[in-house]
Amino acid sequence: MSQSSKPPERSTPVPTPRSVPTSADVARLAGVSRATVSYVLNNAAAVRISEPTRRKVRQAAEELGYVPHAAARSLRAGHTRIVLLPAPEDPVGPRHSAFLNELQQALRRLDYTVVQYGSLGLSGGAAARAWAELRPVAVVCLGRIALSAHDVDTLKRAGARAVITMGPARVTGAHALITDQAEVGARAAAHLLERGCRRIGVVVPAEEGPALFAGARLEGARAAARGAARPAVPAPGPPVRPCAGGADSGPGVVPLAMASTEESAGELAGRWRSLGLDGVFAYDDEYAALLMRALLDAGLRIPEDVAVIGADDLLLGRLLRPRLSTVRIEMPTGEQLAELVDRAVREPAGTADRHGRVAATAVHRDST
Amino acid sequence: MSQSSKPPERSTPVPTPRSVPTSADVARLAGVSRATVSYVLNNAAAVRISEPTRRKVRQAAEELGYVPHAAARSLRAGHTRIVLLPAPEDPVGPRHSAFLNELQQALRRLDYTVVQYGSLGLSGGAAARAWAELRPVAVVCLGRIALSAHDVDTLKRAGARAVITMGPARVTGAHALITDQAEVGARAAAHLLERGCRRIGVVVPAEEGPALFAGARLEGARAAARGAARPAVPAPGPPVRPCAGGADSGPGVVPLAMASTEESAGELAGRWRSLGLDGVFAYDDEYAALLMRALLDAGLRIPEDVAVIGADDLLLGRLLRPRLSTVRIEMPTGEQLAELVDRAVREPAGTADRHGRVAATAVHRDST
DNA sequence: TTGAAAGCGGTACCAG
DNA sequence: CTGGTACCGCTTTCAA
Repeated sequence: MSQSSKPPERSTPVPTPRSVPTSADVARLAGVSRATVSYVLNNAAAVRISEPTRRKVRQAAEELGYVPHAAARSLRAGHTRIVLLPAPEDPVGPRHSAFLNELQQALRRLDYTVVQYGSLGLSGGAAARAWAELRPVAVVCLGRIALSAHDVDTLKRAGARAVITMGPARVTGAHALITDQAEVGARAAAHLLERGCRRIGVVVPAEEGPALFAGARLEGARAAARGAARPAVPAPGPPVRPCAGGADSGPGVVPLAMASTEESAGELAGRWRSLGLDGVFAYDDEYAALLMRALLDAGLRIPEDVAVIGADDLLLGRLLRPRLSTVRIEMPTGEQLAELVDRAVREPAGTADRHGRVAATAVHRDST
Repeated sequence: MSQSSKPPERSTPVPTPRSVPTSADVARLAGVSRATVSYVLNNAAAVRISEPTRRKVRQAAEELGYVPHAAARSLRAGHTRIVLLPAPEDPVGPRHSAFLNELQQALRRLDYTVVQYGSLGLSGGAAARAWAELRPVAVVCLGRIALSAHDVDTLKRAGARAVITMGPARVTGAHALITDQAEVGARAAAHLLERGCRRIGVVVPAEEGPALFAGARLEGARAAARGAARPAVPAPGPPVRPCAGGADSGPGVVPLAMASTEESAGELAGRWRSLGLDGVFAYDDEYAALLMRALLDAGLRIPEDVAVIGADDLLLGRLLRPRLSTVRIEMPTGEQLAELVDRAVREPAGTADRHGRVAATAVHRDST
């Protein structure tokens, strides 16, 4: 069925075992039962098999190129060791990708099967159902996909013993690692304010990918600016009019749309002087690099005329001149997260609905 | 077997459906047989089910949060729609990661289940066996993992109808997309030679990750330099002594070890004048950026004193001043590759052992 | 229109 | 020490 253009009658002793070999084939070739094959190949401790038999079985398996069928095995076992890692959707930075690799290695050492399952263009619900079909023992949801409490429930009902999210918000039923994007914005704004800026621009990417983070980062910056206006008081009295642009009292924050292209950056830089800004938080280091380049080309001095800060501490930032200030997110190491997963799997009750917070800190270089 | 510490006698109608619901549970709740459930949930065309029954089944499934068990399904079906995509191991560039996403999307549209299966620290053989356990219908092997002919055979025996590799070499039995890293080196060297360089350095990353490509890129540069020495003649007469460094005849190529850090780049730049080089191919844009930065800081002029070229055409290169010349690899689009996969799956005989070649071209900017 | 039952590949009990 | 066998959850004939 799969070989079509073949000499029809070649009496080949070995090289034509079409269709995938099963443990029954191995058993037949070795002259034993399927049970024995299973025992031998899994080094079953509870049963003792004679050395000659083992040898026969091993050799038969080798000869047939036998590989066990993961689906059958896990069906029988009633559970898998699959840790599902929804694959990142948009270009992630090198830091993030190094982190993913660490995590994978660490999970593998703990004998989990790491499966990155792409779910681009699926809504949370559809994604959760698709994931649940694989019956993963744990799901680590890093990316943009926002899981609802119901989605978490779907996964748990399908046997997932741990659901861990890493994102801006808590999710009911899951263990949330909160990467507070608002704090990133707040740190950036605070840093600019400390260095004397009064009117701050915040770049909001035009691309859809970064959108989720962008809103939170902007809000964080706004909150920091408001906080600086009325220092340290947790907003008593009438609620502040929710950020009309901030041209009135205290330091102002103005959002700036920009795409991740030289053209867009150039356009923004072209009308910079009319904006009257003395500092800018450029969403991340890549946008910051683009914008800084364009501002320099437009004849502005950095940081004298305008201070620029990015985020995510990419290598890029250190290669530019002036060196780019940034906000670094203190991600847990892959090992730490792997250990968390393992603990959650062993003791699901202990970790559900808990949450931790990952810190962000401003790194001062030359651009601010 | 899976619930142990439970109150033994709580007569709960709905809210305690511990252990994952199966199609039998749905059937029971809906008051029909498992067969009917299967028909309804799969919209079986060959059989007509009454509308009331469909409704009952759907509702029961919904109520229980039923999700079919992928393993059981594919076990029964005898095949999967899994396309295995060995996950990249080391930080890949944004271009590469955008390509991966495209590929995933396109495959999903063709109704494949994309699974990235990390295999860090596994040898080719072990990796192939691990992959084979999942019985993928196709394997697309992009990364560093070198598959042997035997590994390909293992996968095919396990039912893979297509194995596609993308790397520096052909692999017997697989459809190879040859990204000729040697050509990248050759293009870079040729570009430098055209622009008048006579003694060319080639950066060889100290890191383990890029090692596989680095060797080929270096060799390509050497070949180009040799070609320039004896123009266009395909080496008649006695075989040339295989590259002793090339201080004697024609343009020379000297390998330069360097790590991906500012320190290492600085160290290399520090002893630059003693090397007597007038051009350098810096492995890729990132290394090139580091080195160029260090060279500028050491007081050298680019491109007057030394021409610098990178590879992979990262955004980074356009943000630096001078703008970085580079070698761009013309990757197929994700859509194209997905289509290739699909074709190979439908018609395995047609594509095995074929191969294509992806091109590389030098992009001239300001640094050369 | 629906139900009963076989069987996909492996594992693990129990009997010999 | 080894073989027979009953499942795991799902699809798909074949009968009713």
